Amino acid sequence: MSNVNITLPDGSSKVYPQGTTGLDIAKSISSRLAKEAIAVKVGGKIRDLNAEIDGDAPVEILTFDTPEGKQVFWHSSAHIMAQAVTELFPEAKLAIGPPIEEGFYYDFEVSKPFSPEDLERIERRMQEIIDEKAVFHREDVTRREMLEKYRRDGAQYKVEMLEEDILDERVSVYKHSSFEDLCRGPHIPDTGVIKAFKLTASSGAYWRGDEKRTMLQRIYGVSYPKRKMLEDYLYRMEEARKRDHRVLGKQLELFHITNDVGAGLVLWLPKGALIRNEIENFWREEHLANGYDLVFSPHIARLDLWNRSGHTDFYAENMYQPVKVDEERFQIKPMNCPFHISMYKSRRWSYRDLPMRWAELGTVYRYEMPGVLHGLMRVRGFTQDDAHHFVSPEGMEDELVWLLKFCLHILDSFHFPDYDIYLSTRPEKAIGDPDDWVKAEGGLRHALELLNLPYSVDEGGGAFYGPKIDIKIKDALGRSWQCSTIQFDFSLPERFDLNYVDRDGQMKRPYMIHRALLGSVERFFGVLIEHYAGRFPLWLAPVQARVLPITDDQIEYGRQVVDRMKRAGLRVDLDSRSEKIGHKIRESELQKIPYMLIIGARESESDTLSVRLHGKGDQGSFEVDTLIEKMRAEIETKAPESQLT
RNA sequence: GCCCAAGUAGCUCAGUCGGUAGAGCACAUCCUUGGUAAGGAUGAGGUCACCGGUUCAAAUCCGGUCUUGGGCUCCA
Repeated sequence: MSNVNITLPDGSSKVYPQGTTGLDIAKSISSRLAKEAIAVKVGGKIRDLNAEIDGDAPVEILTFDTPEGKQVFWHSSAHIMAQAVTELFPEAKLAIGPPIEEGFYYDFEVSKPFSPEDLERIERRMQEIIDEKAVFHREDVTRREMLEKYRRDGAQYKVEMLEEDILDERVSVYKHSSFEDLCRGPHIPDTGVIKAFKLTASSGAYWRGDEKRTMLQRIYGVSYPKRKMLEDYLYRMEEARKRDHRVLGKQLELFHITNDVGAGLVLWLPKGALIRNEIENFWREEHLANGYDLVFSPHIARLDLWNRSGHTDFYAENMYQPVKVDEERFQIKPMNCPFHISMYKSRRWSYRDLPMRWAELGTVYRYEMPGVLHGLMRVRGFTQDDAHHFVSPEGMEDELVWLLKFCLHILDSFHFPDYDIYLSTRPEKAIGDPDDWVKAEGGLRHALELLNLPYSVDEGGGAFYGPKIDIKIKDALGRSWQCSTIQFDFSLPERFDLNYVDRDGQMKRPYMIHRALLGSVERFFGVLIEHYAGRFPLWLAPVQARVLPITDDQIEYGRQVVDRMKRAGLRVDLDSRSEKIGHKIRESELQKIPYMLIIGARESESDTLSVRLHGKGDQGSFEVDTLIEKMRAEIETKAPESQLT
């Protein structure tokens, strides 16, 4: 009888008898660990806690605190939900039920969508299954055997998975209570481990996300090993809702969307417009200081232009119908590139002129399906902070690296803690030689690697004219939105016959880069509102300070202060209503005004202000000029937070 | 586009069994002049999303349209 030699994450090793399981190991370490253990990682592979460990290996006991532990926990929860659903709705066909970032879902084919009352019934049944403390068992079977069984049962989705996705000879089935499901596993030891759960939503979801296939009904849920964790989750959701840009946009009067104007069309109210102007001013300064020229282009162009660019072939589903002007048809623009290309063709260029960088805050209109419109994040009319670089093939790589750095510099000015970078490759509908695509993808990859940026690959996510790098930022509810995009393009220069005169006097074809750094001003603003939770840094705050007189006697002094501060370039107003100071403070706090300047008899006599910072309270009194200087410095440095000490 | 839910005052929301609509906040006027998150009184404010149907009678029941919200590739 041989033993197995186990190495634990802390580096210590121990010898266990043959046939030992993850649970045995956990028990030998501490009873608490044994209680909290969900699964075990053996030599990098996640296994069931009761699986025998058959050789020497590094072993890690997984609890809910680990990402893998959470995934197992939620996956098992999905099985329990599926059991409840199949019992209550015997005709339901099972599709898939994976864990997700926070929680799990399961897709079912049912004759009628689930109602809120159905979810309550399912929850009650799930609780009973959990109370059973039913143990999960694994069984290994042949693929052929399962396929036959599922064919007999008419379990078409399982059949499809076994026919198309899971091609191993042997597959596994997990059973607990009266339920069994094809499953790779592993699973929690028993259903009793789940101490709190909630079904959070139900919705339609296409089988394999394909709108041409059957619509299934999906139920989402979350579950936890401690009741408190569920409470925390629900609290977090509530807090996230408070920083939702749609909620804050209304409260702070930043923007308005109304059906009187049209779905997906944004009205920028004065305060939102002010922030937008600050962002755009910053954007223009940075571009002019970094080798860009700024250009403007019209909103419509002859349809011929869009035929030549390929948009009418490859982008038709996002474009509005052309309008007729005299006998000519004109297309409202979904992109700015054909205009910048037409500008390029306005004269001849030399290699000495390259790289050329032309930027424009260009407003474009795209048809988006009604169901996907979302606040400022997905709209039908938006302004891209667009630019096109015209580059020689030799200069391409340096230009990409330079651009990527510039992009990160712009994003960093808004203090985003993190973002996700994607490299998107050739989509199904694309123009250009596939070999060029491969080369271009290599160029983008190289730039990312040179700058040591971690990224994921989005297969088939590129634009129709070239591959791209996207940077996505998450909103308050954890959904991720593409902001920056850097797109390689070798096709449009070809289509429009662009060229430049090279050193040797020969005509050469330039490459193009399309790029947007903020993405769209609308979406970026939405992300920014949520990022700052409406508490904009001073340089962006629409009202930077509000003067609050304690009695009407200080209104005259208040006017003088406002006037002085305005002349110093600050955005200040006066609350001259005959309300109590507490009331004025409350309203200023709710409006998230960074500086509240309180003036009573003491202040008006000594030319001072009593300063209260939003969210931070009373900061004591300051001379008016001193405060002006401090605020101006804070604006100049674009400080993320007000700090007076 | 598809599935589900919702749409009532500027905002947040009540509105029971079908009997012509209500609160709080905000707003206006007046009183109050108060030192760090809501002082008081009075007033004004509505095509109950829109169109159609059932009914003596519709915010309410039925149908349609529009809009909003959640979701629609994360191999078992």
